[in-house]
Amino acid sequence: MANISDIIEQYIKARLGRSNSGAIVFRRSELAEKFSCVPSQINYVLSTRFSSNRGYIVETRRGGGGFIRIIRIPLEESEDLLDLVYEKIGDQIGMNEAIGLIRHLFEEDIITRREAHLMETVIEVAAPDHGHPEARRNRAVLLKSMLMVLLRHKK
Amino acid sequence: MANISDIIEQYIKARLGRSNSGAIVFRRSELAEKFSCVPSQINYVLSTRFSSNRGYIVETRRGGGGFIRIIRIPLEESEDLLDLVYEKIGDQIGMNEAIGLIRHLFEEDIITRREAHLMETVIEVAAPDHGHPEARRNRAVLLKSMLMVLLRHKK
DNA sequence: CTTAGTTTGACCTTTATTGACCTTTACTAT
DNA sequence: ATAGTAAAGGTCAATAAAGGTCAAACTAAG
Repeated sequence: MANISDIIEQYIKARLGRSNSGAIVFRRSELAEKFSCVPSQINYVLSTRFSSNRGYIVETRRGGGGFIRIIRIPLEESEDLLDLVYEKIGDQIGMNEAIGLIRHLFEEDIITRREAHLMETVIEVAAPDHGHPEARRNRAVLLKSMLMVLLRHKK
Repeated sequence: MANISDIIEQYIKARLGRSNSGAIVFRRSELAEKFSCVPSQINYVLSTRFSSNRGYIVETRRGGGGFIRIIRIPLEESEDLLDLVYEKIGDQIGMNEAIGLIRHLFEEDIITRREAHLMETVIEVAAPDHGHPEARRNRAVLLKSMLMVLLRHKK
């Protein structure tokens, strides 16, 4: 909410949205200055919100003329998508990762909002988080079954 | 009947009523302070009065800038439909009846084809037919949770 | 007297912020 | 070419700032 990390996240996403190329470049120190925070705060935001898991690539360069470049990688709708997602899930997956993946697919417009809600609910009801490795495996099986249906049948 | 939980419930509902977005956000600690109770009392109210069964979604975030967000899910289809379907399911349901119900909702154009496939798959994977009464009950819980989402969210 | 619902508090987990110290790269003056 | 220095960005651990959990104690209705 009123935390700086969220504000920086929004700022970066807004800039990415305005960019035609889907990429932006800036200096870490400038951004830190703009939001009156320490430079390492920027790294925190990058690692928690712009991970490759969430569909971004971050490139940086140190030294004089250094910079940070953030590139948004659109999830293309293709045959590979199912493989990609399957690989990401593997034979077990945590609650947060599962929810994160579902949200990502929704943001990329590959599944509808109702489908996303439906899947989240199913996972919470049928494979709740009890820390048991059993639950992680069940969750993976369930999620893969569901995505098999959705990614194979055109919207 | 003037217990704190009821008062907090009313307060939250009043705020939800005033909100045009149908959602409100607050800090757990602030609310607790406002009603002079321990913070965990808020969790109690949320879990007993704002469950998804009652048509709410509660999202939270811990850590700095943490918050609790409550969203009221408007009923899209008629309330009767939800009641009807709930009654039909009851505390337990067989495989064939469950599949039949799902198909019926699809034919009535209340859920999409993808949603129907998705639900069938979920039921087959998470509550397969083994003749155990346990399975019949799990299936009912799962199916009701799923329909709660779909019958409450606009297509 | 029993049961369901409520209230409390001790302890836990997650997320964010900050700062000291480290590494890499570019530029400049020998 | 090269050493030195300035100008970036990177890492990591300590601390702060939330919210979550769970069980014990309490209360009210039957």
